[in-house]
Amino acid sequence: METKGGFYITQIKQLQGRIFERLLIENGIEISGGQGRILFILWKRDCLTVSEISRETSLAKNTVSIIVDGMVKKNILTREINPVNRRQTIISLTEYAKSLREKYEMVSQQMNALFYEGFTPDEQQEFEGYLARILKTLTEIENKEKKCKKTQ
Amino acid sequence: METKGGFYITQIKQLQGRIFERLLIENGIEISGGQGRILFILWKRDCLTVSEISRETSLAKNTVSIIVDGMVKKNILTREINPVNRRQTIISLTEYAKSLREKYEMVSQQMNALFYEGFTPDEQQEFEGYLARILKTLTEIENKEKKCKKTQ
DNA sequence: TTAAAATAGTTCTATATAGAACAATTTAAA
DNA sequence: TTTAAATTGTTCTATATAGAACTATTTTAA
Repeated sequence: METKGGFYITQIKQLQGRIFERLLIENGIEISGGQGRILFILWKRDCLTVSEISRETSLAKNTVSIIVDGMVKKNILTREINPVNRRQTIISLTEYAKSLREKYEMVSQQMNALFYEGFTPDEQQEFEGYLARILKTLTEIENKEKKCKKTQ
Repeated sequence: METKGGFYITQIKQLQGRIFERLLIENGIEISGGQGRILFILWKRDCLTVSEISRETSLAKNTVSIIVDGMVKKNILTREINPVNRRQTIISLTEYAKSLREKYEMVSQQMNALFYEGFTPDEQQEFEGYLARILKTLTEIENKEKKCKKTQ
């Protein structure tokens, strides 16, 4: 069977990212895609380590580190060493970041409406169920690979 | 309703990309994700313009231009001006690129198997149907935006 | 209790990605 | 036919992204 799920996913990610960023700018929010993903996680639960953010966003650890850099410079996040475990860096939201949340979520909803145009709620739910399954599979594969690497 | 299709898509794209690249390297194929997407299109139909590749991959035109640059340097593609319409650049596969196809597609199949682990053929088909619908919607949105911009 | 292993982050390097501005060419309109 | 508009690519700049190698800590084991 000729399938192209991966190709579709990449294309959708591309388009979606560009459209969402324009929508954000139109609404006066200067937050890029990568930054938005980190905020999305931190708005749910503040004060996470770099590794936790990496896990939740599926971004590589060093990528998170770099994006956080930029966000600290823009006064969106703060960085501090965890005194209890000094290997860890705790990333927290600034007041400014907290103030962005409501507006950002409104734009997210707009984006969502575009994304799921023509979908019934049931279809949406089913589709997201599939996505969640794939995400789980791929996450497990990557974790397994990491373990193998260590054993070598 | 709280949905997060876009977030899932981005995460899956990330993971999938990393896993696929490792798989390619393990199989001795030195082709990156972005390069693979352009090859995927050109293997189906050779000798396309930059704009056509941009349309088929959903990559921005300038992104295609840059990635093609790298691939020309690596003797994967050739670039030549279309004598009939000298604004256009025709991108073609080299013999080397053609020789990579079979192996690349084998790895793609492996990746596919991982991606769809636990999916029945019907589920796969349904899922890809959803993806195709979303891709269509987003493509239309972006094209509309481009038109609006011109009118301004 | 000290040496080895594991964990957490960062830096370095390279590619991917896109917006804005631009140059070259072709097409449409006056 | 000559000028304005549209099309096609590229360059410039900035951010996103990840692998590899590294430093600093903490944990484990001998």
